[in-house]
Amino acid sequence: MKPAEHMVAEAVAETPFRYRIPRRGAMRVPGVVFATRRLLPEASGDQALQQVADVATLPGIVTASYAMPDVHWGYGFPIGGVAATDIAEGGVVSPGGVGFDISCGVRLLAAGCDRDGLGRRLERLMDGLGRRVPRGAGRGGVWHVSRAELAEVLAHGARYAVERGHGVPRDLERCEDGGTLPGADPGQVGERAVDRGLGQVGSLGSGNHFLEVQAVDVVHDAAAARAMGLAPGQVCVMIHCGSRGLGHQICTDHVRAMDPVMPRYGIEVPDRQLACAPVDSGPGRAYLAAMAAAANYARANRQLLAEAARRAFAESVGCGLDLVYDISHNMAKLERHPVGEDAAPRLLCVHRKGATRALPPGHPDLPADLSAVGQPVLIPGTMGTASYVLTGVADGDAWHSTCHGAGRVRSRHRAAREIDGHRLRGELEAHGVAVRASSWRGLAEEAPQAYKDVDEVVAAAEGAGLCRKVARLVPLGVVKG
DNA sequence: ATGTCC
Repeated sequence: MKPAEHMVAEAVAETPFRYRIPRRGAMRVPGVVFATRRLLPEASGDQALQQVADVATLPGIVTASYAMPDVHWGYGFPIGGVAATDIAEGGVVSPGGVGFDISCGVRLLAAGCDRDGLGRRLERLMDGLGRRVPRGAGRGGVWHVSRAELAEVLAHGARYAVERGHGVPRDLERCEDGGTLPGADPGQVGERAVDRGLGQVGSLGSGNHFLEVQAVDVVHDAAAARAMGLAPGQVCVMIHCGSRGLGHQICTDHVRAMDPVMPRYGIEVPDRQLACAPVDSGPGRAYLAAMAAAANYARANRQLLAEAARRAFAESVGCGLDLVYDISHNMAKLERHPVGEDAAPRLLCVHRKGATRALPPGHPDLPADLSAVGQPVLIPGTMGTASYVLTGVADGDAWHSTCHGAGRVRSRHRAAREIDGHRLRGELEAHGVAVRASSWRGLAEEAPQAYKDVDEVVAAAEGAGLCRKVARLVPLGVVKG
């Protein structure tokens, strides 16, 4: 198979919310980008569309290489990319299709108070959260585990954290996969990854990760919001973080393992960052077992941070926090879906990188009390702007996936050069958003000006028929990594 | 995203 390096990817409008990159060269399927003209990456400055085309060359890919409205350039795969491969047809798994921050995701908790009831206690609450939430690059976590305990975290995720008293059993009903992604093998996690993971359980990290105190600003779907436990004006906590240095090291290790053995499986890719192996192969199975372990680590991480937030709320506000949902947006999952004209579902490896699973109403994996409304889809906005709760729809495209956030449009470097962190903090505080940051540069890198407009991204995702809006949330205070 | 280069 000839690499696709000479192609220039061009997107052709099919509808106002759907663009097509026609199949050519080594592409096995077309590219499909769900976006408006305005949200489409510029072919000149951003390689994201070429990356959508490159992903379409992967062995076993079915139907299309998809991109969500927040798509932008990433490592190998675009961020905002969705690709499914047919395992029985030699379909591959690619670490670049998951990303370095394996199982980066979002957890939303609903507080037993509303924004008016919070009032002047917000500053005291933010101080408590600022003390209790470890954050910043390289920083340690709230739960220091032994090697034996870490192996349990890797195997059982949030379920193990709850068994050890860090949370309540109901939390697990509101986690993707009940808090434990099956198939994790701590034995496939390298020593270095283990060393990095030991001290970071219960820590935010840096970049666009945050813990925000938010309030429900608009309810778009009253019945769905009610079923999720959300009401107008209600205070919420949103936690956005991932698998820290452990997931990063696992990605690095498995890309290195796959890169030299691709010829053994007859695989040629147009970009080395698309290193991959058949799901049904030694390196493929090893990666998926390690990836699942990192996914469990990320869930336990968010579980511990939720407990830290509960203590801060109990202390400063005197109210509880109920888990609404916990969902990842950087994962590869084995799922059964009908493909093309065939009615019989096929077992697929669905890569979602900067894309969120969006199960429709009635799906068997949903908890009983959410079955009628569908899976909560949690969309973290850019710092200081809105976030969203969405839900899956019955005829959802792209293997029931939607967007994951705003999507970066200005590089970290450029944002840090052009924006002053001190001044940005002043602007946020002037808009009524309390800020507890870890570094001025980090704050500047995550300025709203560096991202697409999350309202526009969500409107495009809904317009494209990928999801429905349930509620819009606005920040009252942000604890920033 | 990331002990922002082993």
